[in-house]
Amino acid sequence: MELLQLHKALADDTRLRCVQLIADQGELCVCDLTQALDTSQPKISRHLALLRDANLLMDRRQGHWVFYQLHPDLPDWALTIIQTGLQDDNAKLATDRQACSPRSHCC
Amino acid sequence: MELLQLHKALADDTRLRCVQLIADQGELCVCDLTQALDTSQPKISRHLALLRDANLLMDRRQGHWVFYQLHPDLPDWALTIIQTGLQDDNAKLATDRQACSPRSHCC
DNA sequence: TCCATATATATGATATTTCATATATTAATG
DNA sequence: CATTAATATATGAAATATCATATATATGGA
Repeated sequence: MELLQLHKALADDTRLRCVQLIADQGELCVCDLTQALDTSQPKISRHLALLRDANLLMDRRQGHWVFYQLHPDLPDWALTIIQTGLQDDNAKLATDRQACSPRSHCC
Repeated sequence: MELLQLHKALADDTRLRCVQLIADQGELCVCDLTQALDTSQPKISRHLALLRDANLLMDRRQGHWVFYQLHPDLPDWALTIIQTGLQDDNAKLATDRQACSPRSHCC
């Protein structure tokens, strides 16, 4: 994971909100994010795949569902940047968080 | 300045290196950066304008030259993200810094 | 007028979105 | 037990939007 790669990964509204929600909640499945962002499933899935390929997220299949979390091997500076980002944008994050009731609606 | 905007601004190799050099050196003029990155002047200028329009950089004209520095009104979280980024990529940054002898070659 | 920097335009490259379809898992049915 | 259906997620391909670059030209201060 390189710095430029991290900024590119987070330079998209859908991806930034997914990563922020996941950093905030620990772990979420695709359907959680689809509902939280009110976005089509293929769109979410594509962006998550991109984040996984960039080694920013790690996925884990459990039955029907695939859960995503921050990649455990993220370097410290990357974690710091993600966490620092949570300090801004807290209004939007709060909205997304409210629309996201993990595992209550589908899983 | 919003978080998404910051990531977009830094999601380009030329812009990231400019911002890192400026954060490192305090203030640099266009010709410093043109030489340090070995890149055409219009290309540098266009990216600096973009960073200025995003309120990430502030410019100051002094005679022939235009100097750029981090915008003094940057929120703390933005400064933290930029500074944290200096922790990665230090090899490349060191190379750029060496190629950059502020004010010695043109100004 | 000269020099450093900025901007406009055209063009090529990349990223994103959408739709349709594929895969994988589970449960239900014959 | 095999088959089918239902659900969650992923992927391929095409259309569209966005971004970066190069070249040429313009601006603004000494």
